[in-house]
Amino acid sequence: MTYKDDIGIISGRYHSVEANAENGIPESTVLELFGRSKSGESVCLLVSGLSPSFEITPLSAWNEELGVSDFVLQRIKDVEAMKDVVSVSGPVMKLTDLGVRPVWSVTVRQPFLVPNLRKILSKQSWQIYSGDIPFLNRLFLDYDLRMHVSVEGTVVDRRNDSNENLERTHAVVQAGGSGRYSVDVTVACNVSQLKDCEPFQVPFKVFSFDLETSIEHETILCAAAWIEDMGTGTRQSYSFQGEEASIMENLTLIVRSMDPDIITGYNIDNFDLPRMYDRMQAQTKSKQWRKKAQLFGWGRVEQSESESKRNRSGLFPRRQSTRAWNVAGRSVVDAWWQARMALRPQRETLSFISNLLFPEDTEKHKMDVDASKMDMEWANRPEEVMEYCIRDAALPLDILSALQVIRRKEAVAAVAKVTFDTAAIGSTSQLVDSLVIRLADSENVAVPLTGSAEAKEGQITGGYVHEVDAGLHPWIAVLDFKSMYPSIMIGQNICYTTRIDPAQPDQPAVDEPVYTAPTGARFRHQSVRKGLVPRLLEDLMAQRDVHKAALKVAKQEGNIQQESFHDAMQYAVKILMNTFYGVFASGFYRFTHRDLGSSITAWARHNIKAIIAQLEEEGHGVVYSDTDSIFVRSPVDASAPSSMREEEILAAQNEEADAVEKMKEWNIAKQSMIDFGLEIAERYSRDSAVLEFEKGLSVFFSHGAKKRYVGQVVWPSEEMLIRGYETQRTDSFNYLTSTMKRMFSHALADEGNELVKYALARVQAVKNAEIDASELILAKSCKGRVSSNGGIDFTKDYANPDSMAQVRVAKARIALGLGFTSGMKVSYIVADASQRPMRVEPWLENEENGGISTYDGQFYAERLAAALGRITEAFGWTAKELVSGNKQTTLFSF
DNA sequence: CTGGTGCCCTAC
DNA sequence: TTAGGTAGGGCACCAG
Repeated sequence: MTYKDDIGIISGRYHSVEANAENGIPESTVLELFGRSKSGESVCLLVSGLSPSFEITPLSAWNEELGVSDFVLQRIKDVEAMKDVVSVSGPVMKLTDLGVRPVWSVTVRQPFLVPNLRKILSKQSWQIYSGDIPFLNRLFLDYDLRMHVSVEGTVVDRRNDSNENLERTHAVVQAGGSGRYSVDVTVACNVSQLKDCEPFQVPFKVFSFDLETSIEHETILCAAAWIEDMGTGTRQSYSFQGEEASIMENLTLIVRSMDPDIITGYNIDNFDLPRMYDRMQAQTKSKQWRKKAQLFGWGRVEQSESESKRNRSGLFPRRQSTRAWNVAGRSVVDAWWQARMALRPQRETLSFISNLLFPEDTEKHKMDVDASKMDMEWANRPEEVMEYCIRDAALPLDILSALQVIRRKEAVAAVAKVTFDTAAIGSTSQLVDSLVIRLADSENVAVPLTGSAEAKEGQITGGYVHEVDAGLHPWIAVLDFKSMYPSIMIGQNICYTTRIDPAQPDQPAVDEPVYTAPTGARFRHQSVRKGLVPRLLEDLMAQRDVHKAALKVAKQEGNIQQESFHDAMQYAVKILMNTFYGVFASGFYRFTHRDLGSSITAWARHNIKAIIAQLEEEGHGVVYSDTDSIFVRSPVDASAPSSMREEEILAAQNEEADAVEKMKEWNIAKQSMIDFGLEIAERYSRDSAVLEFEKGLSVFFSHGAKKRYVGQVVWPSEEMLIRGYETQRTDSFNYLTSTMKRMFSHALADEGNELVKYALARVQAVKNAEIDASELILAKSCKGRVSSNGGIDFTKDYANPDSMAQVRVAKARIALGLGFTSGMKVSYIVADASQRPMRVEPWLENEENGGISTYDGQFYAERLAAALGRITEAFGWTAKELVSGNKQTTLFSF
């Protein structure tokens, strides 16, 4: 029976099929792609017809005139005769780091043999290319596929087919599968039957779960799970209690029968999944794979012994790296990690995040069970605990939905042309690899191994940051280079393939145009050789424009689904474009050279400094600049007002003559700033370096430190813009940030007296301990590694762990039996800063007043004053004076 | 009290 | 073993 549909690929792996002389089956490698079809079925595609290979070139000197020597040809024959090598083809002339050279392609029996062959051949003076690309990726690269594919194939197996005489099992094995897959339909096809298809929103199924565990015995007390169908928008809940083994078996039954594509939960990476794994081990002996499979066999594969032994993409979820989990056919997306990345919350508990995202929905984050006393709670009121567990299993679905996590990952996968799983948990270099290698292959550019580039010595110089003039500055136009680093890469044709290596014989002709970076590094002109990366970036820029245009249309038509689709796509393109520079400036990427990163930043500094100099020469003061932005004083009449006090705005509305006049002048000044900003942007834009008038500020304030400023934006929208200051920091405390925010309002309205008065009052209040402790919670992230005895080792991450407040707090939390995972934020209150190190108490979310008895008012007053003092100093008050409450009368006061 | 170091978090 | 970058402010700690 033929099968035809469009499919969203979640992840994949390969299966090595041994030759079978009796059945006439030759040795082959079959790819297993797991995903969900447009019609909603879960699918496993068995793709045949692709063989593993890599490329080689002799390291010896190459002379184009002499061609390939007999000696080299003999050596190629020797390679062909090697065990595990199937064939050698070529040569093809490819651009390598040694210039253009003949490159042979070596086809091998199985992908897992490549690393060893690679090692042997490089010892025999062969240079290796394309030798470290995961076999699955070859499919996507060679056939220009991405997450969304159209397939035509043959149905091999369906979930509900009877398998009485193992005929379905045999059919799957015959098609190159490793056993009956736990999916709706298994389809066999040849690579040629896969086609790229337009991205569509896959009707994913998402599984979210939560465990409640005994602190005393580490056992699982109960569990809850939800399955969401993104196609229909429906959800279903499940809950289990009783024997630990039965809870785990039931969860596994849900996973296998409901067959989700994505597994989520809150902090499952560091808690629920490791706990399930540990409990599986505790419940079974090492050989009992059947029982293990019943407990935690979540992979989309057969519950067989060989699947249970796989280390990657197998039956059991496993930690692939320090962060990511991996299981056959599904993708693990932790809602905690996603929320943390997207929201940068001050605290990271589920209730805090829920409060942040769903403030109106108090039901969602009511704290009714004390998780730190779970054994007691479970004994006394299991029903409430169960209810709490069910709710906590549902919230991750709400979080992923509110943050649009899944659709955004899907868009990244579509743009970077990778699987969903790679977009969700892969590194940024994998995204860039996907696009660059594709183009390199089609342009006959050899793909070097990761780590083959010379190590980068020290750091490269980064962006230029202009000194800030302290104080208030009226009418500032903010100009910004549009996608500065990508534009430079395009404009100067910067690429691994265009760099002119002074050590290589292939030098440009005397009259050949080249780009010379301020560092002296040279790059070919695009008329001679257009770089791969500049071409990719141009293509991405064009793609973004397409999606932005479509987004606009969808908005006008009120098509919400199209709107969110194109928004996710244009955002994904933006993210990807900005990723390029970072990867190329890193020390270990396969297509990098230290000259690439340093040339980009050198040009950036050169460009921005040139514009600053020209503006200053024209008499326009540049107040600040950071990397790609310029804050320039507009030529507005010095007497024009820059701020309107609230009462003046009211008065103007009441048509009081003076106020109306002032408002008129203010509006004239604003218009003149806008005209100025637009004019400067136009005049300083070049082909590839587009300067945009981004914002107009009526007032700009800084106390004189780089990367810290405030502005009153009046164009294109009205808002207060704050950068760098404590209000932006998640390791500050609420009382400080709210105070500072209000002070900024006063500062921008030129209300110096009110500002100082307010600062004084707030400092005095905390000094007198009149402030609620919940306003004074400090939070910092804390690292640490789980050591073999199960404890946390802080010494690997900290030179002197106990001198760090967050470590002391983490230790106190652990002692209380509260969860701790590396990288999490811990909250605390300073109880006594007079001792060294200061005494801190953990803030306990579910206890009355955080479980805090007292706080050090003097400490908070001083720390608040230190931060506020930097602002008030511009208005004549120092931090010390804020704490003491009065200005020191000195000899010079009068 | 000062200056150096380690660390966190931010801007771009 | 594992993989985007640099610039910068500011706090706590600690030695001298």
